Amino acid sequence: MVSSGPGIQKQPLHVAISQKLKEQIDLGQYSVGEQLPSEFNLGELFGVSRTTVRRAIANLIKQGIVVTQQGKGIFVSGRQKIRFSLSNPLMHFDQALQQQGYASRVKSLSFQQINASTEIILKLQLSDRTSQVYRQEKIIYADDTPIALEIDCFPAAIASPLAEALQQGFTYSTLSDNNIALKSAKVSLESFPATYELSNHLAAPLGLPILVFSYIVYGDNQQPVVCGKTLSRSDWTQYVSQIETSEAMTKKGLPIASV
Amino acid sequence: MVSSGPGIQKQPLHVAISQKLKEQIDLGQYSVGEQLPSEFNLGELFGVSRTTVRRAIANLIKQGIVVTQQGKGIFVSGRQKIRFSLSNPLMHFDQALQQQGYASRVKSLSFQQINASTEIILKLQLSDRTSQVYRQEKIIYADDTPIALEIDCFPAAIASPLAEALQQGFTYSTLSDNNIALKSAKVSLESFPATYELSNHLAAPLGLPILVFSYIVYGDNQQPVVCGKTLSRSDWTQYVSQIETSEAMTKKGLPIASV
DNA sequence: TAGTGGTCTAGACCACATC
DNA sequence: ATGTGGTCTAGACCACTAG
Repeated sequence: MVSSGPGIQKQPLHVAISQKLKEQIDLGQYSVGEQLPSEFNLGELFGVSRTTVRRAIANLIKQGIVVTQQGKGIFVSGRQKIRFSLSNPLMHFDQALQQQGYASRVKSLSFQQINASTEIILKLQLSDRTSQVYRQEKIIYADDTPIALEIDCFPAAIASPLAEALQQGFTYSTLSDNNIALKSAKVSLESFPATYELSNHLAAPLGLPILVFSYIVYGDNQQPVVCGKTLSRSDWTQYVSQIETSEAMTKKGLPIASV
Repeated sequence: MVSSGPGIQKQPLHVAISQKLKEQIDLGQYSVGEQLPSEFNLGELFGVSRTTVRRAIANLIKQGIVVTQQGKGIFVSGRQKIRFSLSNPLMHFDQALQQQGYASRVKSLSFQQINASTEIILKLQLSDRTSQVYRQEKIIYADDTPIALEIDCFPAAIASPLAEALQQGFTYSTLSDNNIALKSAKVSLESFPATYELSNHLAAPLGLPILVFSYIVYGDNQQPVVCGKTLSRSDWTQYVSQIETSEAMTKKGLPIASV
């Protein structure tokens, strides 16, 4: 049997079991890659039902501590987060992955010309007459593991001549390599739980926190060249930045724009 | 009874029910603040067990679409995210909240002098002899709703004379107001599912995606004045930034430091 | 075929809110 | 006292993996 222990604040059984298992893993009683007892056996070990064991395991999965494989078992997952920079230079995912020792590649899910929504028209500053844009969805891999889904929209003038390259490579690098300047960007970072569809794309559990990096990137003359977002597994990714404050601004504050 | 529908990819029942409920809410069949049928009644409506209804509701809760209150019911939750800027000026939470129409305040959970861990010594660049630091935990409220937990560590020389003010006000504003310059910062953003303890502090469901804003802030002469992190509810908060790329840097890339 | 995780059910008991 | 959500149980059936 398992209890929440003396002096500890009252907490659900499945939380106590999560912590117990986490401790055992941290102490090395189960090492990286090793298989844990089956859900049924864990239930016997802790004296709880399989349902409760499953809730405990779900907690650990969402923390990235273990992974499950249907038909095989539960395994300890050792992993470090991949860091992406928000400072200069603008987010080159492939560079960041390479620097940190991962093989990187993309798989294009779709690439097609569509009618721009009003939101896209606004973001890309399109005139109404040229409201055709290219929309792309692709998966970003690090060492054969899908870590992010990227969704981009390009003005037709940008994407049309680069259709081939954009489907095979990373967005920013492809644009840079084809002499399209990336001067500035408005970006935002937020998080939401993985939907069912996204959890399939990223081989992630439903509800896993997903980091959303949204951006509008501007080229010469403040002209938007791409807008979109990168949805990445929060257990694999982290964004870092260096901030310099200018004296004048710190006093009065600035309006905060949306992206 | 409920089915996943024709032509739709096979998906669990509770996901289908989540979507069904979300559609009904989006269509206005349940408006903001309105109470949904009870779990038991929803089970009858959809022809599924209460357990399955609960999983469906859990999905909606983590998306911030509904909130539950024990003993009362399930309610539709309309809400917009609060935006915080990563650009200049350095993240003044209180300014951002005020600008966006929220009443802001903090509640100090703890404020005490402790021995710095090696990690803190490194981050605050302390000499071994002066390894005493002040550690503070406080909750940040927007309109009486707890939206973030902030954990800070200060060098003793900084925090000692400001003990009172730091416990009552926002960190950055308190430092600024007391003539401590904030020149630059190394920051990172990541996300993880709410632990049980954190879910209590923030009145959030277990596993809700939490945004983690970590920082080391430097004053004059690159001297660290505070390090810590702000753990905020992802359904309430969003970070935005403006990036300017310098031509020289975009070509070669820069090493990516951790924080 | 046997063992594993994935989904779902029916029902119990509890804590909390309301009348 | 009643109705609500929160937790837990015992057991069923399925899909996947492996020998």
